[in-house]
Amino acid sequence: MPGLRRVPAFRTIPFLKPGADTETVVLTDRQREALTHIGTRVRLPARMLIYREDSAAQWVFAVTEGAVKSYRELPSGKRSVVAFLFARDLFGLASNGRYVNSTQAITRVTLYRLPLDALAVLLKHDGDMQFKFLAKVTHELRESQRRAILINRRDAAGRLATFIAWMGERADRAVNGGRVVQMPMTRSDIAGFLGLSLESVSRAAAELERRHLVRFESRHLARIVDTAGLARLVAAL
Amino acid sequence: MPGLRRVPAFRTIPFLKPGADTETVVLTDRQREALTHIGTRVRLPARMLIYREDSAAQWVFAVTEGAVKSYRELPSGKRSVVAFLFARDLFGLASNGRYVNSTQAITRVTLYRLPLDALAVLLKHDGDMQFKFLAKVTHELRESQRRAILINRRDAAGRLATFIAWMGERADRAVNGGRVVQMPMTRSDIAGFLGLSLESVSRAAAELERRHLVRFESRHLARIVDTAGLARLVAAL
DNA sequence: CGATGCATTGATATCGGTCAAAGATGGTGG
DNA sequence: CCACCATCTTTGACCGATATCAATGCATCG
Repeated sequence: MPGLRRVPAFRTIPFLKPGADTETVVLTDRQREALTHIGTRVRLPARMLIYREDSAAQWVFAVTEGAVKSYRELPSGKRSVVAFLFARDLFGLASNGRYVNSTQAITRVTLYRLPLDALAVLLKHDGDMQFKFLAKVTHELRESQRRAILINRRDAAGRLATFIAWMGERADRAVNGGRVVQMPMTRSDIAGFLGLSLESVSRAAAELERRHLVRFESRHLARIVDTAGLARLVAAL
Repeated sequence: MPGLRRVPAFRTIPFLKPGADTETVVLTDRQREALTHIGTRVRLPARMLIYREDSAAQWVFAVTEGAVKSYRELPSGKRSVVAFLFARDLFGLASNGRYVNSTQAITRVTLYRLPLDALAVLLKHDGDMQFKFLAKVTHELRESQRRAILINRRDAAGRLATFIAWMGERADRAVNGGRVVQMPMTRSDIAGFLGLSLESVSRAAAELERRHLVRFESRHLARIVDTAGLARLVAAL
């Protein structure tokens, strides 16, 4: 059954915690199979809008490959980025049947799309799987809180350092022990995520390079030069 | 069975949404009864520490009466307030068996204390109640995201205005249609919640008074003078 | 090889943090 | 009942960090 492995496990987001708190939520084969039956694989090109804030929430998505951003448009026209989503992340948070945020593909992505109603039935039926969903959402709540704390009280360089460290943790460790960090999103996206202006992000990046903590080999590829130094900056709340 | 009504319903937190999104999660009588059996009522005086960050998580709490703050101590010695909790709110978020935040009673409080293990058993057994917990946590995740957005990009007065509006929504509407807002926490707590210094909170309060949007009748009691004007300021992201 | 979006760099103004001191408030004990 | 004390709050002065405005530089894709 080659299709089964296409249903991703739901990994919770490690954030500033190397390994210890990875808490991968792994589904049983039966559960994967059940999800395979109700879901569909979808491939989308970069920049594709996946759904818009306030539109009717029909599906929940799981990222198989690529990167997605979840954001809100503010009245001022600015975009506040709520989350970046990568392989194994779930998204499609809704309230009263409407999506809370808009989501857009950053790179070309492969998603697994689950009809909300069928999923609800499945969860009612399978208490164990529901418990895994609960664990997943609970973990994201923790992360959201933690992020809120970290973002607020920091200088720009500290925020960016934290962000890069976070991206480094998420990245495939395969490559160079996590010292090479892919950053598919734009500076503007990062700014929206960190609550800074894009100019500040740019300046912060320059500062991290000047201090020999990180090297930006290209727009979307950073290399962590001084792991300890970066960790120190991140820890210095 | 007089004891039954002492188990609170789990109300999700309305935030900037007057009524529409109240989404009160109501338990059935059977479910209340089940919770009554495993839980204990606890009364605590103001300022009592309920549990400390990183301590072993044994219980989940539901607020019956009073106000609680959930916060984290930062290495710098500052306190970042993650949430204020009032009647019908749940708290006790844990990770790997340890509490994520510290919590402290702001006023004298009455809590309902549920042993985590017994609760887990109950949830596995009662898929419907588990679903209600899932809904609750999901809602809090939304709120946390929304807060993160609002906090980041705002001037001090705008943040405080948003906070007051939020407190006004939570408050018992009984009193004066929500125009009188109880704020049991200190300025310092508010500062920690909004990511400002306590001086800035004080100045922001003065500004809101100067603009005739709010009157502070005492430290812990605000009256919304110009509802429309305040709403405008809140909406002006 | 433009052209368009994205990124960097610079100059300036503003807002909030910090330090400092004085002013309120509420609780306690004499 | 009042005086005192600890804690919380307000107000002021100053400084620094970041947003904003503006211009230039750099790629990526027709």
